[in-house]
Amino acid sequence: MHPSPSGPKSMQISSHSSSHITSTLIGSKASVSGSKSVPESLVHSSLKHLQDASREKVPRASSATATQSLKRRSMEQEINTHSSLISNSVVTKDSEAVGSVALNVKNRSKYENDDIDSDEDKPLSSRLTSSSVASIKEKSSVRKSATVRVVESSPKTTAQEEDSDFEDKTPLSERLLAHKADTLRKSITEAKNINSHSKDVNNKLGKPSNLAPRKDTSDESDDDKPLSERINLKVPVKAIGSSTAQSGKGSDDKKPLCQQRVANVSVKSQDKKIIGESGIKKRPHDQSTGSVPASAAKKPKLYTETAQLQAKHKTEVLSDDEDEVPLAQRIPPSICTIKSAIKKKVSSGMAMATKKVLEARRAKTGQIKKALTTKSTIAMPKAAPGSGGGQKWTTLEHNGVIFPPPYQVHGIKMLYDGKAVELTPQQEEVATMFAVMKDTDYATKPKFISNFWSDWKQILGSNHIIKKLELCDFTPIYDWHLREKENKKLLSTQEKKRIKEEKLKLEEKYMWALVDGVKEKVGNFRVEPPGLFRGRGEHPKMGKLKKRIFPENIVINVGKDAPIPECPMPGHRWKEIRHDNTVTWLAYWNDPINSKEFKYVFLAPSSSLKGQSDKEKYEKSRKLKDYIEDIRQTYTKGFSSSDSTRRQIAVATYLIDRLALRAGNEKDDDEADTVGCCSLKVEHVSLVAPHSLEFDFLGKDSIRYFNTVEVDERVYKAIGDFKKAKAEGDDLFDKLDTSKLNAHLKEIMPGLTAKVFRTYNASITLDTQLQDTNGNTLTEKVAAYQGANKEVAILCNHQRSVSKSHSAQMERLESKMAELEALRVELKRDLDRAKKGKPPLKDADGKVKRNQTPEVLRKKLDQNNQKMDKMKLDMRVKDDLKTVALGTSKINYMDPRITVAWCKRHEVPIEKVFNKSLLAKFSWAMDVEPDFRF
DNA sequence: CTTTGGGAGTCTGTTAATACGAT
DNA sequence: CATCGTATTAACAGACTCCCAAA
Repeated sequence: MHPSPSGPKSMQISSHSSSHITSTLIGSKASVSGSKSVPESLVHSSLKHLQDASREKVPRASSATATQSLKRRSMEQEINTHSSLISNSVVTKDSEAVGSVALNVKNRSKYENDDIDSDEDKPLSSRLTSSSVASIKEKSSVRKSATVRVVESSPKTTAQEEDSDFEDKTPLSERLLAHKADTLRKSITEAKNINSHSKDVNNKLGKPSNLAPRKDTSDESDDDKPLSERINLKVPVKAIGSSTAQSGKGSDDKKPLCQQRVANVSVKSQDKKIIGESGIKKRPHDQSTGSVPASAAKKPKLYTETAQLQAKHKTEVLSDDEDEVPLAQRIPPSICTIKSAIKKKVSSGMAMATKKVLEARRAKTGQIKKALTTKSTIAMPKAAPGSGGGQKWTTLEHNGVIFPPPYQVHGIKMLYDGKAVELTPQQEEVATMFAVMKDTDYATKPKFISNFWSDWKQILGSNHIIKKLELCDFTPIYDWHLREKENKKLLSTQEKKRIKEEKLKLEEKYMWALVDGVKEKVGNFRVEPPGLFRGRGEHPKMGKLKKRIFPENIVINVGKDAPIPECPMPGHRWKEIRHDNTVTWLAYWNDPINSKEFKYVFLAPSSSLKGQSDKEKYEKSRKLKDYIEDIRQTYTKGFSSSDSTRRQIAVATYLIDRLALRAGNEKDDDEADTVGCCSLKVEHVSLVAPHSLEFDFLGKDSIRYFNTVEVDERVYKAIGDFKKAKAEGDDLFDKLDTSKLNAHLKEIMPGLTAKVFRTYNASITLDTQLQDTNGNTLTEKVAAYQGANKEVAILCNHQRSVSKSHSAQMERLESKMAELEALRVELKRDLDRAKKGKPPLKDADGKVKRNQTPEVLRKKLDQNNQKMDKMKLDMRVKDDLKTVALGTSKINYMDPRITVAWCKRHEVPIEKVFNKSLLAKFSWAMDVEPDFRF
C-alpha cells in the first residue's frame, strides 16, 4: 500500500502548489456538482486557466529586461507564480508493499550475506585490506607476493561463487559512502562517544568474512587504478617520475593536495606491472599491498572525498585508513604512518575537513595505522579510439537491469458521475498516475489532458462506463495519495528508514559491470518506471502514457563468454542477447513514448570508458585552438561571399563560435518546437541598429535564449539579407543544415563539428578568466573560480529556475541588512558621544546602556561594517546567480584539467570546487601539471 | 555547553533532449 | 534524404548536508 520506496523520486509528486488549483481535479465530477460557477466542465475552465499560465511560463524569460552584451541573459521573473511548472516527474503508482515484501524475503539472505560480507560496507580499498588476510600480514615489502595471492584466490571455484561472485566482486557500495560520511561526521563531533551505531558498524566491519578473500580479486584492484593510468599510457613512466621529482622537490608538505598527487603517480609508475590473471581478468591488474592492524578494519571509515576518490582510482588501498589519507601520503610504498600523514596534511593547506577528520580520528582511536599503497599502472588494453576498428571492449560482464516493482493495487475508487467505479488494476494504475498530478501545472494543460485521455480511453476499452473525462472525479485517489505521502514522511523520520535503504542494496549487484576485467560502475541500471510523459516546454506528447517496460522489450549486450544476465522477472525473457563490442551500452529498450528512440544503459561517468571519451572530447577542442585563427579568418571572408550557401555557412559558424550556439538539427513535429543555430527561424533574430542582433528563441529543453549582441557589420547585413523575402517560420539559413555545416568544418580540421566550439569556448573562457585570479584567502579564490564558472555558464546559457523561496530569502536578508544599518547608526552615534566623553543614549527600549570606550565602539563599528559589506556581496551574488546553473558547464564543458591546474597553482584543495561525483568523473585529469593551459 | 529543528545549499538520480555519423 | 543508432548534454526534484539559532 505504500508507494514504493524504491521507486524513482521523480514519481513523487510535490504538494506545494496544490492549493492554487481548485480542490477538484480538473474534469472531476465534484466540480460539476459542487460549484455552479463552473459553467462547463471543469476541464474547460481549467484549460483557460492553464492557457494563461502556460503562456506566461513557457517563454521563460518573457519579461526579461533589455539585454546586455552576450554575457547577460535575462531570466524570467517571478517564476514563483508558476512554481508548478517546475515539476516534470512522471507519476506512477507502484507501491512498494508487495515489492518490498518480496524483497524482504529475498533479501533476508542477502542481508545476512551483507553482514558476513562486511566488506561490502567498506570502500573497496579497505575491504581489500581487511579481507585479505594474506596481504595484511605481508607488508609492503612483500607487496608483490601479496598481490599474487589475492589474485589467485579470485578464480571462481565454488558453486557459491556462481551465485554471488559478482556481488562479491563489487564491494564498493555507495550507500556505504553515505553511511560513512555520516559516521565520519559523528565521529568528529563525538569523537569520544562511540555511539551504538558506530559500534554496530565496527562489529560488522570487524567480522571476519569468508567471502572477503574472494572479493579481493584483482578485479577490484583494477578499480582502484587511476583512470589516467589506464588510459594514458603515453606518458613514459620515467617522464612522469622526473617531472614529479622536479615539482616534488622540497617537500610535499607544503604543496596542496593536488600537487602531491603528482608524486603519487611517479611512485605508482614505478610499480607498474602486470599481474597474472584471475578467472575473469583480462587486463593487467594493479597490485596492492598494505598492512593493517585488524583493529583498523573495525572502525568506521573516515575519509575525505579526495582520499576516497584517489583510493578508488589511483591506488589500491589496503587499509581502511587509506580512505582518510590523501593519495600522496599513501603512495610511498614505504611505510607511511598516519601520524606523518596528519602532519603533512596540516602543513599542506589541505582541506579543513580532511584535517578535522584525521585529527578526530586520531583522537578517537589513538591508533596509528599504516597505509601502504602501491599501484601498478595498467597498460591500456586498447589503443587509441578508433584504432581498434571501433572496438570498445574485449570482455564485458554485467547483471542486466532492475525493474520497478509491479503495480500495487490500492483499491481506492474514483468517482464517475458521482458514483464509485470498478477499475482493473491496469486502469486503476493509469488513473492514479493522472490523479496524483493534480497539484502540478501539467494537470491544467489541455494538451496534457487530451493526450492522457486518448491513451486512457484505450485502456478503459469501448464498453467501459467511463466515457467522458469531465465526469471523472479523482479526488479520493488524490487524497489517498496525500495520505500515503504523509505516512511515508513519518516513516522516514525514524531510523527504520535505514532498513529500507539497506534493502535497496539488493540492487548492489546491478551497480557494477566488469569491463575487460575491471569493475566499473553502471550508470542507469534501473528500468524507467511507467508514468505519464511530461517533456519540457510545450511538448506535443505531454500526458501520454509511458508504458511499463518488460524484459521482452530489452536487448542485452554482454561479452560473448560472459554469463547472460539473469532475467529478474520470473516467466519472462530478454528480447535479445547481443555481443557487440563496438558499442558501450549494456542494454537498451525502445522508448515507449517515441518508438523510434531508444533508452540505453551505459556505464557511469566515472568509468574508464566514459573517462576516455571525455578526455578525447577535450583534447579535440584543445586542438581547435590551433585552427581557430584560421577558421575565423575563413568565415570572416565568407561574410561577403557572393555564394549564398557559403555566406550562410560563414555566418552560422560565426554565431556558433561567438555565441556558443548549438548546432540545431532538424526536428520532427512530434517534438517540442525548439531550435539551434542551423534551425533558427527568421523571427528568432532581429536587427538592432546600428549593427546588433537580438536573439530570442527557445533552445534545448525549451530554455529561452534571449540576447542582444553587437556583431560584425557584414554579419548584420548578411542576416538582413537572409531574412529578406522570407516569412515567419521560414528557416533563416535555408541553404544550410547541420550535416552541411559539419562537413564544411571537417574540411578545416579533422573531426571538427559544431559542438566542439561550445566545448572550446567554454574551456578557453574558463582558462582565461582564471588567469587573473587575485585573492588571498581561500574563500576569495573559490569565489574567483565561481565567477569564472559563472561567465562560462552565461555563455552557454545554462539556466535554472528561480527557487520558490528566493524572494522570501532576499527579503529576509534585506531586513537583516536594515538591522545592521540601524546598529551602525547607533554605534556611530555612541562613538561620537563617547569621544566627547558623553554616555551613550538609551536604546530603543529605553534601557540605559553601559559606557564603552571609543576604542571598543570603533571596533564594533568596524565589525559591523565588515558584516554589512559581506552581506551586501552575498546578496548581490545570490541575486546574480539565481538563474544561472553552474553545474552543467562544470560537468560537460570545462576541461577539468584547467580547474585542477588552477587549484594546484593557487593551493586550493580540489574538493573545494569538485564534488565527489566530479572527482570520480575527472579522475583522469588529476595529475595534470600545474602549468597546464587549455 | 550540547542537542534539536529547520532552512538553505549541495548532491544525486532521473530521464528528456540534443548531436551526429551510419545506413 | 530520412531514419537508425549511439553518445552526450540538460534541467529538475527530492535527498542529503551543512549550518545556525533556539531550546
